[in-house]
Amino acid sequence: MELSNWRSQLRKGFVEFSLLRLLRLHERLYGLEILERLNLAGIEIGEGTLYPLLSRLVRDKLLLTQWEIKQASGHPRKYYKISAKGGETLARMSSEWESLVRSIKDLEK
Amino acid sequence: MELSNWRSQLRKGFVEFSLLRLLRLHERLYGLEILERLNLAGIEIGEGTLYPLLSRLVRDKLLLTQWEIKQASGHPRKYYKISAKGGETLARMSSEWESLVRSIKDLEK
DNA sequence: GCAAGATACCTTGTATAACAAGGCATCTTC
DNA sequence: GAAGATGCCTTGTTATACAAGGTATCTTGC
Repeated sequence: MELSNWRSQLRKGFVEFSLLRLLRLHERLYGLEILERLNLAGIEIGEGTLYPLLSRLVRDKLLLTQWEIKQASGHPRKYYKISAKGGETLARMSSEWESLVRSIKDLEK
Repeated sequence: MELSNWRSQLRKGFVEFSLLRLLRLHERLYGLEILERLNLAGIEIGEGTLYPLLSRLVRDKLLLTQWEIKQASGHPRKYYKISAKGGETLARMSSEWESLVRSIKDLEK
């Protein structure tokens, strides 16, 4: 379906926004945990989308990371946390987002 | 500002969606008229964004066109109109859009 | 102790839309 | 007939979503 391409385009930027919002709501989360929570909210992305995004956000200092090598059980995990700068960016994104949602309604005028 | 890049990404797909919605609300519109109406709704795009988008939508048969060579006054205009296929696509896009808006709220659960 | 599977993170390559900048054609005004 | 307004279009760049595939660590069963 052609719509799948449009869908993928629509999600550019949106996925980043969602991720920041999610991390604002939690003290810290690790990769696959983030994936699961986004999927639960209906934002179905894969690891190939998530990890490059996380890396970029860390590079841009919107997120902070922390390795947890010695798990009680299981593979080591890399935890992510939103930074102060990330919080500010998120606030600006939120207002842009609200603006888009409003625009869709304003078309009808 | 770094946000401007994010903003441009966020708008991918969104601009297309807005344009189809706008054309569903009007019998027919020409290029610069579309531009003006989108801008009024707060969707600020330029011609370099609009015309390639219009061409693509025509190519994909979501829009129909009609040249109006002999204006009462002024430059000839190319009018755009949403097709039946465009209407169906828009309906599916609308439900995807609602889903995204809902997802943002569902993150808080 | 070691093979199989689960968990977790990461990289590479591709496709595509938004955008800036610039160009061209037609019509009006003076 | 020059200047400006109106209108449409093209080219080149950049950045992100995504699929597919890869690597490392830990647990379980035998």
